[in-house]
Amino acid sequence: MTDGTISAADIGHGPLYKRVKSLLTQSLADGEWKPNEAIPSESRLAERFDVSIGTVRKAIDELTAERILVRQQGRGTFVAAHTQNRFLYHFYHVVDEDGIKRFPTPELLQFRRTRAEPHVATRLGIEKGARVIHVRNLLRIEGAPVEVNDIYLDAEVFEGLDRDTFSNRPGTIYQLYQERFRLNIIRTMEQLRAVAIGEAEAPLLQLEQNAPVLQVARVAYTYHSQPVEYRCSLVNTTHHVYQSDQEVRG
Amino acid sequence: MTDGTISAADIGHGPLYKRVKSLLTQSLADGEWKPNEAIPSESRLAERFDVSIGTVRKAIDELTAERILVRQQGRGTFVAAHTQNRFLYHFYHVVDEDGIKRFPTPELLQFRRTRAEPHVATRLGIEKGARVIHVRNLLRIEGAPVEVNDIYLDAEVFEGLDRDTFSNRPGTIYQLYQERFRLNIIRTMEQLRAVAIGEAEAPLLQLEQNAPVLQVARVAYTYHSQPVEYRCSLVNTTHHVYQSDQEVRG
DNA sequence: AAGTGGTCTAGACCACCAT
DNA sequence: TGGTGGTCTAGACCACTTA
Repeated sequence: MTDGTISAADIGHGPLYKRVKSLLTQSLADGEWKPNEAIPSESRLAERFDVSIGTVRKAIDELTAERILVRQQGRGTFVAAHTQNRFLYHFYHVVDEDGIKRFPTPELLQFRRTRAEPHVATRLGIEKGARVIHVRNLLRIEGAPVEVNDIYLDAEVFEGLDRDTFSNRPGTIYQLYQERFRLNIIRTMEQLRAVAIGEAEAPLLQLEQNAPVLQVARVAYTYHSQPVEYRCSLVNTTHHVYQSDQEVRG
Repeated sequence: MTDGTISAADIGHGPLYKRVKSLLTQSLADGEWKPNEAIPSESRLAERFDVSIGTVRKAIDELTAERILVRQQGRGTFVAAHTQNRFLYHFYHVVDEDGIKRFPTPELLQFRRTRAEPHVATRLGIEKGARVIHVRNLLRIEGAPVEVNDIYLDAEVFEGLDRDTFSNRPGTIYQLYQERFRLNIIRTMEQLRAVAIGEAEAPLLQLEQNAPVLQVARVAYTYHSQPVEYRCSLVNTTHHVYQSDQEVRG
């Protein structure tokens, strides 16, 4: 290294393309390129990291497979942004009985600041009793209420978030996280069980008390598997189902 | 083409590697290479299809991403076979409250031949009233009954399958499909809802009648998205959850 | 026309496994 | 030691977008 460039070969270990990938991920986490922006072209990145273009391509291949980047032939490679369609496709699994996925309309029921109970703290990776924001939403599909969700956010991370921002937003919640707080959700983990609905929630979903509903506990992660949101939902599966596909590609 | 080789360039359209991929998939579907067998080396396949080794690699890359093939450095590339671990990892989503996945022990409750009801026929892509095999199993985890499942199979496809074969098998059900019927399950689609358990099933899961249980309706597919099995399960989620991960790679 | 990603090739070398 | 997959390179050409 006699010139001023940073070579990917100089740092870390393992395959070169993995090192390039982690340099790219780091730049993304640092906000060097923002959602919907193009990253530099493959040839520029090859120069910057002092590797061949094929090696850059292999790193980008993996990042696109993880849906962190999106390629567009002739235009460039872009940082994946949360759109309604992306949300629907990757993070929303409720479909109606015909198998059709429709975009739900949210209604803000509650916005408050509180302290993290143990199960919330565990999932968010914060201290028990730490300040959190709790939001409750009702989701309707074609007018019918199908889901209540309770969202928990680390108040330190989401400093300044208020009720108005939440209720008057144009797109999805993950778009809000991205645009206001630079937190790009790239992965979720969900745990499902069947429970009897309580008296507080039953009327919201127009169900009898103790009716069976699907409980979905979701943790959403950003880069480096850092938890960002914990969400616990109750879904009325009388006329809707939760759909899960395994290995669809090809 | 003056010699006797078959060139991938001679048939179909689109990228070469996609054509190579579909030639490979066809050979797999035809049973040219059986589960656990090695397919020819990349250089041999390159000769056979008259393409460069890089093009073969790209085709195999996609097939390994879909978990249809498995590479082993220094040994070769193998047709993915169903093993207990693969089943656990890709097709079984029930974990206990600590998040630990344990292998369930099946007990055969019923094995009978019947006619396909409409919802079964639809999912299996066969005629209503066609002959089907219906199997009911009880799954226990560490002794506790957690899941009842009703499996429906096209009797024409599973010609000769009998109760004994089903109950005295060593591995998973998908291993049985693979070894006896050459049907390799490579993809599943599941639909989940919460339902009240009926009086017939409640005692099996040691629950009160009308207790909420998770209903999982799964269709399992082989190559070319051909449906092979329809399975409807009821899961006691009192001490277990259904876990779903999105985008884990990297 | 210039720039981007997409495909395909050919060859080198490495890491790993069997013998 | 020879064969396998794994990585990396360099270059050619194609398809698509933008100006």
